[in-house]
Formats: sequence, structure tokens, C-alpha cells
Amino acid sequence: MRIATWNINSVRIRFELIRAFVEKYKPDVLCLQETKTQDESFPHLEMQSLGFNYREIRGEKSYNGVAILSKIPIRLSDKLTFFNDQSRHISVHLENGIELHNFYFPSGGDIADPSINQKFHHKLQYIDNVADWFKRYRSDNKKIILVGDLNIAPGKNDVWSHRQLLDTISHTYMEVYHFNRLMKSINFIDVSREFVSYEEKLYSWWSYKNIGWRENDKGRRLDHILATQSLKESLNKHFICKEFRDTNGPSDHVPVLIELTKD
DNA sequence: ATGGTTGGGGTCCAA
Repeated sequence: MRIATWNINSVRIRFELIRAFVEKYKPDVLCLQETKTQDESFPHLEMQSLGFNYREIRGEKSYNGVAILSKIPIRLSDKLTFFNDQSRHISVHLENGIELHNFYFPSGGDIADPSINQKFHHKLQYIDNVADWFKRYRSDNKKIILVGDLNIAPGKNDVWSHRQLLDTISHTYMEVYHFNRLMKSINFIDVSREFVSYEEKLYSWWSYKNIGWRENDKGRRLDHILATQSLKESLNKHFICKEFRDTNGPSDHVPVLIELTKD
């Protein structure tokens, strides 16, 4: 089974890109963030045409928005709200017993000081609340996968320059502290790092503002797949689909995909 | 050098 996550930055404008991705990588389940579409405007028929017969969505006007599209049956679990009422989370049960959470964490604004930047304060609080929720309501012996744009690049090789980005939101020690709390909440595995050594640079996002992003390669790893320990033996393949940053009209994020063996 | 680009909705905000 293949599960993918992608911050699509408008699901409507990038449907043809989604089609190309689905045809190439054949995900069974596709989790999207930043759909930027109210539920009544979600492109259901188009998604159905790609074989996604099962869809759970949570949108809002203009901003945020998450969706889980699936070729295999899914059952809605939760649409949780951590701290504010924005559409940043949706979760489902898969028929093989896995619970799948799709998140779009707050970006956090520009100034890396929670005492003067309310958005950053909210971001830290949001991560903390998510960690608390998993610690309180979920157990590390369950099969749980958490994916999404977490807007945090936790490791020194998850950014193009650890030293130069220490005061840049997404890579501050404060965010890494809260990210690690989330990781420990139910003993999550950082799946991408199971496949790619911590010593290697690994990115999933390159800013639109960085012209020549490929030559400069000033990327960050903001998109994550976390899994509980009971899924460790099922992890079979992993792709960060960098070629989708090179298309016409790309998202600034690329898809991250894992394949699980049947158990 | 402190910019740069993009999408949605509406003449600016968020990323």
C-alpha cells in the first residue's frame, strides 16, 4: 500500500499535476494540505476520475484546508481543532487497521520570537497541543501514521544551512523542542530518515522566491511521515518526488510517499 | 542584498 502527502497549494489550480503524480506513483491514499477550497468547491468528480472513490475533506475559504483521497475504503475518524478553528487536521481509519492523520501545521509568520509574534506563539502552542493529544488519547502499540506539512525542519541536514537558519522559523530550537515532544508522545518513527541517513541533506520544499532553486538547492524538509513502532517492519519504500518541483506551475512542496508491505 | 514568487479573492493577506 502506498500513502503520499503533498502540500498542493490550491487543489483546484493544480489538478493536472495531481493527475501526473497519481499516474506515475500510483498512491492508494493521497493526503493533501493547503487545498484552499471550500468544501462545496472541492473537485470531487476530478478526483473520482483518478480512482479516488473515497474522500474525506475539510476546507475553508482561501486558506489552509486538508483532504484525504483514497482508492481503498476509509472511514472518517476525526476533524480535530487544536487551538484555533482553522482546517488543519483530518484523520481516517484504513480497512487494514491503520489510523491515518493528515496535518497542516501553522507556518508561524516571520519573527522567531513568540513574545512579539503571535503567529509563532500559536504555532508552538499548536504543536504542543497535538503532542498532548497523542499522549493522552492514543497508544504507541497502535498502528498510527501521521503525515503532512508540519512546517518544521528539525534536523541540521533538513535545511540547506543549519547555522544560517537557526533564527529562521521552521528551524528554531523552540520548534525542534516541540517537534521532539510530538515524536516522543507515542514514540513515532521519522520514516524518511529510516530510508535516508541523517548525514544526508534531504528537502521537500523550495521557496518560490528562490529563482534558480535547483542550482542553489536552498531547500528544507517540512513535509513528514511519522509512524508508530508497530509499523516499522512494514516500511518498504520511500520517495521524495523532487521532479514535481520542476513542472510547469509547481507547488513549492513536493510529494513524499511511502510503501507499506502487506502484513 | 533583507529582496524574491505564488494563490485566492477582491484592490491585500498568508505563505
